[in-house]
Amino acid sequence: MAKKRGKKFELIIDAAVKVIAENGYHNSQVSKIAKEAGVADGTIYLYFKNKEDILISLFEEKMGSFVQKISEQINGSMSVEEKLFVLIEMHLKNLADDHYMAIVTQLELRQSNLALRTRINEVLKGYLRLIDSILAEGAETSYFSEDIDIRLARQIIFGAIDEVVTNWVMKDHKFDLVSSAAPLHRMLLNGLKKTSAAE
Amino acid sequence: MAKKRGKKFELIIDAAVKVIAENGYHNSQVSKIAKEAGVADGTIYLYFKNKEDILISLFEEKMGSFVQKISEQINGSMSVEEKLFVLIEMHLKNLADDHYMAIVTQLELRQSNLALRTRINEVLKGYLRLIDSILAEGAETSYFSEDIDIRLARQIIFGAIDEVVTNWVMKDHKFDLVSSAAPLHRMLLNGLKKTSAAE
Amino acid sequence: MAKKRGKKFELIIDAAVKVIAENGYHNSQVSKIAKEAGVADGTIYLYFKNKEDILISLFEEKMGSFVQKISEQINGSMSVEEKLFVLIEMHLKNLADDHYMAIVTQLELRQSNLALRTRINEVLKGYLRLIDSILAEGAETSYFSEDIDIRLARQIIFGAIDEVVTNWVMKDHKFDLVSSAAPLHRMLLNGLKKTSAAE
Amino acid sequence: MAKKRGKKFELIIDAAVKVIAENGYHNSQVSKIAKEAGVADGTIYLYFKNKEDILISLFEEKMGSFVQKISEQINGSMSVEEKLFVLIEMHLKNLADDHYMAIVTQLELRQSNLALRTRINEVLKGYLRLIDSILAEGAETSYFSEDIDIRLARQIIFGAIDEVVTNWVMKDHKFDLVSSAAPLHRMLLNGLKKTSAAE
DNA sequence: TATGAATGAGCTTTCATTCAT
DNA sequence: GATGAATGAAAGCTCATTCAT
Repeated sequence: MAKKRGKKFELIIDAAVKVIAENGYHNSQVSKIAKEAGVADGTIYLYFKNKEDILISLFEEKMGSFVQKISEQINGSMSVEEKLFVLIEMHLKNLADDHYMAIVTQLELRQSNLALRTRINEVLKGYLRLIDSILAEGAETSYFSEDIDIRLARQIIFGAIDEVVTNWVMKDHKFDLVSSAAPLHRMLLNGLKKTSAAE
Repeated sequence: MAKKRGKKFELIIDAAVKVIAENGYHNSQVSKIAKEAGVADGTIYLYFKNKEDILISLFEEKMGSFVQKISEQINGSMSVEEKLFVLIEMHLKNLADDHYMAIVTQLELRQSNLALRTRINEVLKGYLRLIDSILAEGAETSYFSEDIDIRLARQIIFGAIDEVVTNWVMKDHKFDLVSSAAPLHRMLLNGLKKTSAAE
Repeated sequence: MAKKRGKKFELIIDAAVKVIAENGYHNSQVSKIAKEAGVADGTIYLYFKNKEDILISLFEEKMGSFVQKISEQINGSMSVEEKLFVLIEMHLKNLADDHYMAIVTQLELRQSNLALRTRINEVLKGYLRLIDSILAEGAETSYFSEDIDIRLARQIIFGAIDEVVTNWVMKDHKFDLVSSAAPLHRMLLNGLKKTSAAE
Repeated sequence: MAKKRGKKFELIIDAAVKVIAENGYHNSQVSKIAKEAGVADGTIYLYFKNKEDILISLFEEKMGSFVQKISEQINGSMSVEEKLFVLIEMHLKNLADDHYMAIVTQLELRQSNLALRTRINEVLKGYLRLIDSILAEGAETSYFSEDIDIRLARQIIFGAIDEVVTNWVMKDHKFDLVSSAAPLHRMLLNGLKKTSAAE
């Protein structure tokens, strides 16, 4: 079962994103997703093991291309500073471009149980490693201090970006998300404190 | 209804924290909470409007004292830098001291629907305003640059701390949470970048 | 228990009529009746065995005075025809004068279970016997044909009046109920058919 | 939903009549009806919107055929007198032939709330209009006096028949119901009073 | 007498999943 | 592969009644 990659596989994934974004996770019945996808309820189970598997697959599918897109944009010849900027900007841009997906990742996906969230974290790891690699390069090249705690720094970066996106979603996408990339980047790199030797 | 502040009110709140932390929100039936609290199922409804109201009340109750505790620790004569440190350390310490509550706030409370999350944010506002006031003081006293975006800075601070706590919870409280206060504080203030005029 | 005839006994009965008429039988909780009566929930059980007993008592109380009132109006010197008219008119008048009670007897009291309805019928018997006595007198005095089936005749009379009242209640007491007494009386006595020797 | 007219639809309706007649409306749980019908609880909800809808559908289903049967029996060439007799006799016969249904219509269906009873009245209208048409014909042909109050006359006829049936049901179907048709017919047409010019 | 906090049994409805066609 | 009718377990909430004060 779960013979992936049919045309219907994509159809169901996209239907799930739309239905969950519009109705909320707990009001997104399998039958509703099936109807939106234009397939029978039973058909869902030819492509997915169970309802939870739709969520996982959805996240894997979308997050996979997300990480790939960012990786492609980060050119080896860029400075660490530039790389971090591209990562932040792409992160914001990707979600700003897909309101449905933003709602799903920032709000609805977090309503799942611990088991599911553990699997989601598994998917996230690829992205977090990308951040780690930038941080490691910065440490090696002494752009960051050598004794930087990479795990903590990554949590700060990810937590900060994530919080900004969640606020944007909670505020109904009212403000322009991508324009936060620059100040976010600056504050993460230089901190909140005014530096004597100005930037 | 919701005749708050009985002895049973506290009893039920505490039982709910324990049951939800151990079983997850969606596997915490009202009857399970009632049993843990040592009251009848129906008694729950003398103190809470419905199941969701237990969650809200639980958060208001615990978060209220949380904000108060931190406020009390932040002495007017402290520097902005010190105030921020106290806030971060207290935030971490409060949750490190109550593993059950940490699980509930970082994981289970986020499984609620939009309506509930909106109310939770309402409760959070008190805490966010506390952060804002520190940031404003820093901007006024030129400890931070005057044109700092307070909203964004607050999101970075809160997002970073929150992410650190969530990681700690997801890792089963394996590492010492409070010891992250200092590096977290340093990085938020000074940023990731090595400063020429070393710290 | 059920130590009748306290001041509170009446208070509770009257509250029950009002609450049931306004909220419907199935939405008339004991606590609601208690509140309307201005007593504690538990007090109800000092005067009534259980909720059903309130209903029975209510009906006995009101129906008792109902039968008595009509009996008093029916003077021994009246003709059978006059007696029947008084009975019909009083029946209609009594209910027309107490909209709450009309709703309760015509609609809400019938929502009770078989056991309760059997007891209600017991109370009704006094009234039905009154009809029977008029019919018997009519048969004896040859005002009615001697072989009249009294049981059937009584059912027709009661059924007809009852249906008229129920229609009036269902139509929100829109038309004047008492003015139906005369045609009702005429049709019951003379039938629907036009008589050759006109009346 | 409410995808009527399946084989199961009939199955559930019939089970409901039996279960409600035997246990009373308020002791007829959906699960009990499902079990009697030999279907799963959930299946009920594929054919009926909710429990109340079973009652409505049950009445519409049975009452629909009831009105139709009587209409078919009433031949255009019959006299008004004959038509009324057929109506009364069929009314009694239909219920005498189905004790379960008689219990449900005379007792249990009346335990419903105002909203439900209003819908039941809607279904009843077809039957009441049939009575009205007979009365109107009688008035036109001067069989009845021209100034007869049709609404009132209809209430008398329906109320009388209904009361007779209810008494029969309350007395556990002890006596023969259909044999009441003739005297009922006679008394409704000629009234209770002995007519000088005998019939 | 009177109170009212506490009890806990009881029931409708939803919805993920299955499986005969 | 595709369907969708059928399943049945599961749980939040109400409310008549009790009883310690």
